[in-house]
Amino acid sequence: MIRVLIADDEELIRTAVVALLDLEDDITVIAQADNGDDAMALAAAHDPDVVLLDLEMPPTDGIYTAERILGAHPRAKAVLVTRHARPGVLKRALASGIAGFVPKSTPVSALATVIRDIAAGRRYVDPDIAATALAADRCPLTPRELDVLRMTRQNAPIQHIARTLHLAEGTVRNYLSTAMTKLDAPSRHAAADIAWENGWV
Amino acid sequence: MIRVLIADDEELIRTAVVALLDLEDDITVIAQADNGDDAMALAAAHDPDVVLLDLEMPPTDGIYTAERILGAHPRAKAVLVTRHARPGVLKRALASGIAGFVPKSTPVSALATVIRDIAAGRRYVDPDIAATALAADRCPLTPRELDVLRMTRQNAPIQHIARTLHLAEGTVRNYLSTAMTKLDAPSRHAAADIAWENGWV
DNA sequence: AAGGGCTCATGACAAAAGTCATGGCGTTAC
DNA sequence: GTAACGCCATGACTTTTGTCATGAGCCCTT
Repeated sequence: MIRVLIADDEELIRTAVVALLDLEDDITVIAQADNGDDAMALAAAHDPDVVLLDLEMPPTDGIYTAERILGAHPRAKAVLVTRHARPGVLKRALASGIAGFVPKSTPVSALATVIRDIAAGRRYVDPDIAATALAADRCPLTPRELDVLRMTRQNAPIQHIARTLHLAEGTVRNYLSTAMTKLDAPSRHAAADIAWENGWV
Repeated sequence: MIRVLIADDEELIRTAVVALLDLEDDITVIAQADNGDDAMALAAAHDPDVVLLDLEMPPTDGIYTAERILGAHPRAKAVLVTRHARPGVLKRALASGIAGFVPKSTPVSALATVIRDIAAGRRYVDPDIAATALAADRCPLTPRELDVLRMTRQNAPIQHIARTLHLAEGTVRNYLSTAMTKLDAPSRHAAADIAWENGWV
């Protein structure tokens, strides 16, 4: 029997998936959570074979949660479920030792199959996501450029970014400018959006 | 028997909900779609009692789809399912004759109950969403201010906004400025975000 | 009919964002 | 060992954004 832990902040999807997975003879959902912190605690308490995590989950995201759980329970396998498949995120996820990566556009029936594969020690990455990730150019931005884009996404004015990163305002403007050029974006906000789409920030 | 049509672009959630609703004795899912256009066509073909629509659905949103379906099938009832409950959206939805409004944080079991209520001619609005909507101040922005904020959300530069709306650039800046003041936002992007959060754009 | 209040619209001015040329510093390549 | 390269950092300059004062037109109230 494959013992599964599910964490997803949307009740509707989580309860539905739990109910359907429980119908499978060889899969049992032993615990569920609606946030990453509870998921970690429940993993410690129940020692699941497979943890199914939503990538977009407040307050800590799915990759971070997975890293923590896998660190404490090396025997467990992690599967990430995501709405938007951002290429860069897949790389970060696989680097963290995550065994499976599926989009929410997967039917539940396929999900059960994936869970069985993962439990058997195999890995599974949705073909579409894999293709996108491979086709995607790797990040052309420097660490500093990523820093300023990350803050730009929260609508921070340049003055604030400069103070936080201990830089001159001109320097911040310069990083934004080079990032905008590299990404062919007409404004820093557009550049930040592009970087996010690609999973670079 | 309550005949239900479901439209949601996320396979995972849609197939799961379909499977679970079908387990109910008095509910049957007669058709499903992953976009608004197909949903309209299927509604015409199957004449459902209740249509369950995701609010966030490309290319046309759930409210628009619901309006079209209700226009063609006045006997049908519509239920909107949403991830983020933006107050203003609820008002628009109810004005369009939508009978139910539930967040994705609803368990599937509750969803079946809501569908029965709706089919019986009652209305249902999630209490949390209703409370937020009632507490929310009504939109302080003028139509023109909404126009420029809407375009700002797509990262359009002021020049482009001005040309599209046939206004002088100074006028556009002025609308943005008043909107920023009203919403107490430090930049037009922040203002646009606030307006979106509230469902005003 | 007059006045108050609102939205729409504009241009002049101030502030922020974006561009450019430049130089230091550490790695790698020859 | 030094030349070439990429990243970090800056200040001076240009362009875009945001603010302010102002006025025309409309609808409602008085």
